[in-house]
Amino acid sequence: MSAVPEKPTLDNVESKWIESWDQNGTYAFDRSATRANVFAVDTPPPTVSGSLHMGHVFSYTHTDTVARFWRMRGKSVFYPMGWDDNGLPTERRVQNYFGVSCDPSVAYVANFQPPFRGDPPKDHRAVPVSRPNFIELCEELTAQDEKIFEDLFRRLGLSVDWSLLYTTIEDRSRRTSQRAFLRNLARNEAYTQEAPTLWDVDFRTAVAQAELEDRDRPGAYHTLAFHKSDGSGDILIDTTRPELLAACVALIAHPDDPRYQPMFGKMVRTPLFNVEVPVVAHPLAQIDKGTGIAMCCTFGDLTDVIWWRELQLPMRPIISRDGRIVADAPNGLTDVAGLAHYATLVGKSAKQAQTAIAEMLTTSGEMIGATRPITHPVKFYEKGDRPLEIVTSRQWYIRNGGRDVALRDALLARGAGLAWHPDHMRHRYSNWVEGLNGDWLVSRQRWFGVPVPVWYPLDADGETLHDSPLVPDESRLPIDPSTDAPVGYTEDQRGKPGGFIGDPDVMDTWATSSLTPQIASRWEDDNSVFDQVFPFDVRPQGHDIIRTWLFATMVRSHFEHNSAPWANATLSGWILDPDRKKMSKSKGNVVTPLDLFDQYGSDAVRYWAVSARPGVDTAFSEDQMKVGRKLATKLLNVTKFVLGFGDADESVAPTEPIDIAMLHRLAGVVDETTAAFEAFDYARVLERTESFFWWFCDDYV
RNA sequence: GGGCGCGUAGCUCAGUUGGCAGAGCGCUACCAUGACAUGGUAGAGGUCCCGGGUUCGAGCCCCGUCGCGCCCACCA
Repeated sequence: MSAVPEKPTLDNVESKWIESWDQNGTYAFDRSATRANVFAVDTPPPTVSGSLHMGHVFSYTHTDTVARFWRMRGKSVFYPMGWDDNGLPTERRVQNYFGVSCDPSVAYVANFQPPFRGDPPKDHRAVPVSRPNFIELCEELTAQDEKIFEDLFRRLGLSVDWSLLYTTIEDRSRRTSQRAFLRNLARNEAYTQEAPTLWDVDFRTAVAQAELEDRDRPGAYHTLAFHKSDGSGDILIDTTRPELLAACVALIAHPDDPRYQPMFGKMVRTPLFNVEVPVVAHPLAQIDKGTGIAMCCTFGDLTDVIWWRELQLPMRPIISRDGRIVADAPNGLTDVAGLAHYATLVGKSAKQAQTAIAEMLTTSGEMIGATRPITHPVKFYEKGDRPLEIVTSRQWYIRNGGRDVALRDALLARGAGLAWHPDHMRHRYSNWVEGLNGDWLVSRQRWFGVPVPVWYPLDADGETLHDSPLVPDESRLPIDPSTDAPVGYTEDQRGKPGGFIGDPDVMDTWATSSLTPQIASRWEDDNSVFDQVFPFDVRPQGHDIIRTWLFATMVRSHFEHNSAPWANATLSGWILDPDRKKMSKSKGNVVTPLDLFDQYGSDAVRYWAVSARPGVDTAFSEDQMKVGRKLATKLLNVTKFVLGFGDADESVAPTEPIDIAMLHRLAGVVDETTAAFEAFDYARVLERTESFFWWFCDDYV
């Protein structure tokens, strides 16, 4: 029994096994297995924009225990890893790390050296670099980060087949992403449209409904006097955004509101700008809010968009894509004094413009009384710092049921057909799908992402023909329309009348990560793998991204394969700090996983992770890790003691009642834990096994 | 406003067709040489949030209240 250590110790056990697993291909996926004998995991690719934290350690351990279980059951386990390195988080990290910013108008510099590698001083002004240089820096930094990620996950002991590793920016992922998009386009599941969309003025990109969050912000009601055109007096409206006054296109009240019914169809003049706008009725106006009549601007909020569309109001945008008041006064503003007022606002941010216009309104006597401070929810991009504006722009959309009841019902049925663990998470999905108010906006005005793979012809006048995009053959993918030319054109026709231009946008990160099953399984690149694993057995992920990642993956699979992408979804909980608050970097209470591995050992950290029931938010507890370490030591010691009796004669059936009783009890534990693992309840498995182990040590041994 | 989860020992939590209230940590006392002191033995500690109902019997099922948390909607 050379396996019995002389002095039981946990020292070096991790490095020894990491090396052994790697050399022996212990976790290599068996390419000869049939689908029936495969267990496939759609592993979440962590975002490469910083570091892995305890939340990753926690949830990835859960999945690993399930993967190991199925491997023990004889399945060939398809357990890939991926790095989600395309997209905004990486861009932001690259800007902060190297002290640069992307400027597509700058020329490429070979062998460019960034001003800093880590921690630029606070007063450093970002150096503008070309898009290709910026992407090189993205690739350099993500490669560094990914090495650190891989080391950490290996140290944690994940039984991943590292030969299946993918990144979401690599050629194969871009090819998969573009292929899926082109097929959506060919089937009319993707379309382009010029429309008002929510817009982040700092990132200067459109954002999707799924990426919004509300934040409570201080605001103030300003009461403004509009003047009836027939000279019979004023109408007072309350607004929190007086800076949009020049963008006002109508006043709107509820059709049943007797106070304003006499005014419907009549005209009023705006304060300061003296622009004539109609008073109209619409049921979305709330009788009990403010003065009961609202000003509709293009655009202050999503209700304005609805009013503008349904009441066919004119467009008078005054907010530019960088969030400042545009230079050109809107249509209809012709009054000399009004133009003078407008000129003082040009170039100001929304906030500055609000202050300025409030002063002007006070001076003109058209603001009634003092402002009344309120706190109200304002829409933000979840990664953004300033409120979203609404600007009109051309964007790409993928249908998701937000504007189509039949499709929505089909996607609801897909969700209902999934096995959710824990089961109540299914409500998050149906709740979200039922509340969709538009299609999925997938284009982003950014750089480090998968390009929208189309070009547009230019007519004889150089106008872009958006409705007849030129698409590449799938065999050419991946392409970059900003450097590749469409078939039938040459590069020197780019931007010329009668020539072509490339679509300038990239796709949202989710538009690529929604294809992780297809990427990991080499869909269309090697369909023998795809056929072996699809639909996958399980998608493990956080419950906070049901509306994004899970739903988007469902949409793509529904369209492409007429199938759900997996049979099960497991949703992990959050790690809470001991004060029951969600752990966050800003609170400075994040513990690094490596420190804990060093202090307690990977197994002890895994023990803590597995003690939490599926889907339950769990307190971070070093005490549990101490317990785990003691348990591991005890396991070694009892093993040494038992094996010290020498080899058992396996041909002899046990006859002692105490042995038979122990084996009987063990068989019961095996049955129960098998059932628990089949239901993804690793925590029950641990509890039952540990409980048996203590009984085994205390009473049997 | 709509949806979901949670509330059990000081702490973190189990409690699986309703059947003697549990574990770990912490606390108290004792135990020192042959698997294990990273351990062992013993012990204290409970209004199972509250109110009502069903039942022979409720931590568990039903109705309601309160508290905590999350998701969505609400932006004049």
